[in-house]
Amino acid sequence: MSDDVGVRLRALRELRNISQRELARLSGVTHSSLSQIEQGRVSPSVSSLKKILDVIPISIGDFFTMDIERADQVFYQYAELPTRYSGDILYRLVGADRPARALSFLIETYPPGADTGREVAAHRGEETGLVLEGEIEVTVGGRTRHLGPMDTWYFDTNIPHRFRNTGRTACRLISCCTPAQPDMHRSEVHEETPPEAELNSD
DNA sequence: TAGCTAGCACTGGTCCCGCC
DNA sequence: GGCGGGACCAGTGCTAGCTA
Repeated sequence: MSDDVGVRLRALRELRNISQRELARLSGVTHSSLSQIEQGRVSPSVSSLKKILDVIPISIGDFFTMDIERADQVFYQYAELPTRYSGDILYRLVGADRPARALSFLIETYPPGADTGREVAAHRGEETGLVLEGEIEVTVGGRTRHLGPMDTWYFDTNIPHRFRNTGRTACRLISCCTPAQPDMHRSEVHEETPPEAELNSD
């Protein structure tokens, strides 16, 4: 078990290109502890492990379930991207098998009328994106803009924001936000069967 | 319940090695 | 030689288990 924790921790740390001492400084755990954990000499306490994983950042659950062997996957075919639904909105996450990723890159599809809701939870970070097809109404803070193909946005995600398809056709867009969210970056995302609006425009 | 003991995580310091 | 990164070691503190 301790060996496994050490191997996983080292893999994550090297993935982030952080030295033991840097990770120790950021997490508040000593560098010797990190060294011993990575070598499997000790099994870290939950509190210590959490402090370390908070820096990476990754949840303890993801830490123990991540697939280290696949962590170096570079290319993803569209069809293999996992899908999630939040209401009517379809999300496909690139690099879902990389729990330690530094950002979330999503391909999103909004059927007509789809809406993230008035109160999209604001979180610290940045988001940018591009409309591929269709139109989307984007509200950031008090500003609202209708965006079409090849239009883009960029905002601090601690500002309340909302995406709404007020058009008659599905809108497909790509978005990228930091830091990476545990799953998706919009709220209430789930894997249930999609509402009829499943946009098989794929 | 209190005292003792062993085990373990954790810390601080230090050493070794490679690189510039 | 200085610096950074990783590993090692001795000591400390906490906790669980055992015994009276």
